[in-house]
Amino acid sequence: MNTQTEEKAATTPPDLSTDPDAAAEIETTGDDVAETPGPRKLGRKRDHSRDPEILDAALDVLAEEGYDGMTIDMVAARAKAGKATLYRRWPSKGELVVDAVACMKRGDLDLDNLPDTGTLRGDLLAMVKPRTIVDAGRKLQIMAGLMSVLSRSPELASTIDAAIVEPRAQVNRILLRRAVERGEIAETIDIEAIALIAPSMAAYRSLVRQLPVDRDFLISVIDGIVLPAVGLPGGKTAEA
Amino acid sequence: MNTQTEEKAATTPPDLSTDPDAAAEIETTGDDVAETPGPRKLGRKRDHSRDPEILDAALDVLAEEGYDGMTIDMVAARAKAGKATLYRRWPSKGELVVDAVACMKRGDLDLDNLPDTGTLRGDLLAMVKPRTIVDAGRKLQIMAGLMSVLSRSPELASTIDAAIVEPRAQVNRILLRRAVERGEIAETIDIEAIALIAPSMAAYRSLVRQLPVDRDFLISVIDGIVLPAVGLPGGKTAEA
DNA sequence: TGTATCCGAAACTACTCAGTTCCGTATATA
DNA sequence: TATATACGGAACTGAGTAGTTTCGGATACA
Repeated sequence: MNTQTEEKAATTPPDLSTDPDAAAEIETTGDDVAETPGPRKLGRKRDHSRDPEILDAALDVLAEEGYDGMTIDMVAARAKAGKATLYRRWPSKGELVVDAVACMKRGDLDLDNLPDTGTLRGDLLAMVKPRTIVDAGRKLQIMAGLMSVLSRSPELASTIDAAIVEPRAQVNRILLRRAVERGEIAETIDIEAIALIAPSMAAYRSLVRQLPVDRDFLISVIDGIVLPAVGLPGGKTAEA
Repeated sequence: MNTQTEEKAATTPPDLSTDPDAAAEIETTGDDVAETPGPRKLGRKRDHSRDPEILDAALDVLAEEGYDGMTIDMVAARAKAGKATLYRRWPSKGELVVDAVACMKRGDLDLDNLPDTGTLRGDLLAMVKPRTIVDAGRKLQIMAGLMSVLSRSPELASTIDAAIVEPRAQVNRILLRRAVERGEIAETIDIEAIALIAPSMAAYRSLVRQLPVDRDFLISVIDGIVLPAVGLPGGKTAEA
């Protein structure tokens, strides 16, 4: 999906699930951007192992400067690469950003290895780890920088949804579904809505109010809102 | 943000609390931007009644294009004013935007005239009016366009907080406090956190997920999350 | 009615940045 | 070792925009 040609990217959003390394083996072609299926293969090959470094540099700049504030020169400088090298691999700034966001998906949150403590509260609290919090913070910063572009780029919007929004909601959905299955909470609750409480409140706190999303905040959301909303007592029961 | 009168903005954040109309009475001076206390008063006076039109045009462009996408020419064209006129009144794009956001505060949500139906649910539902929803939608659009600038401009950040974030939270705080006073909900609940549920979820839905914040959504948040979180049943009680 | 000032429109300046081209060097294939 | 190509670096092009200046015309005060 990296080095995506305009039309392909627009018409086949699922392609963004592939990672850059995959294309490396297939497209050993020439110097131009993912074109010319002709079988030439002489000379030095492009070092695709550097793609992740460049994409990560792009994410850093994106988080610090926002989409409009980010320049290709900044990304090149941070990646210690030449500007021309970036344009050999991605046809435009927009496609570089889409690729960078898409490749951010993997890295945290493996859905197959979620905590299973036996209680919903235990599971939710187990997700409040320093590493998870830091990762989420960076994602929120990146999202803030892309916010004003979202409405102008449906492709980027869906990429962000798949890379940032959906994974986190998915975790909560799974934990809630388990709680329903073990009879801990009523099966009439709106899992979809409940799963979005914590992501929503964290995003609002970070993006809009510019306040830190720390462990205490997340725990107070779990105990003060999420658990009461599904009919369970929080850490401190609040009965009159 | 670029162009943000580096020194002034950095050193005197409180100044942003003033609005242009206030300056109108005081500064009937000359042709330059709020300078020269000298007592000249000959010739045509500046028509400050047009300031709100210009600021409103700025907000429209801001909502549609975002801060970086907004140009002074766009604002001037929409306000049917000359570019020079804008620069006669505001020294820079940044200050124009700060002023526009600050002047958005008044217009909806008069805290002295809130619904009082006797129940928390009744009060909250009474706030879900088409007019309120539309106003909030525009504010969210504007916020999205300013998001990437927030971290670079503390002045703008606090202006947005005062104009958009705080008023809405304040309404919810008042309604919740009333419910506590009449004994409808426990006084141990975290009013501050509960008051932010609906704004947070609306912002997330609109800004991040690009979905409409309509009446049905707001009601489902009230009945499915806010009321259960304070220990009250929603419209449909969800007991196992 | 004269005049100082404002107005909208448009031309102009200075600058930034996306994207391109060129260069000398490094490196993988034949 | 010869060749074709990628590389980092830097100069270049072209478009767009913040902010300024200039202009003829409108307007409020004296």
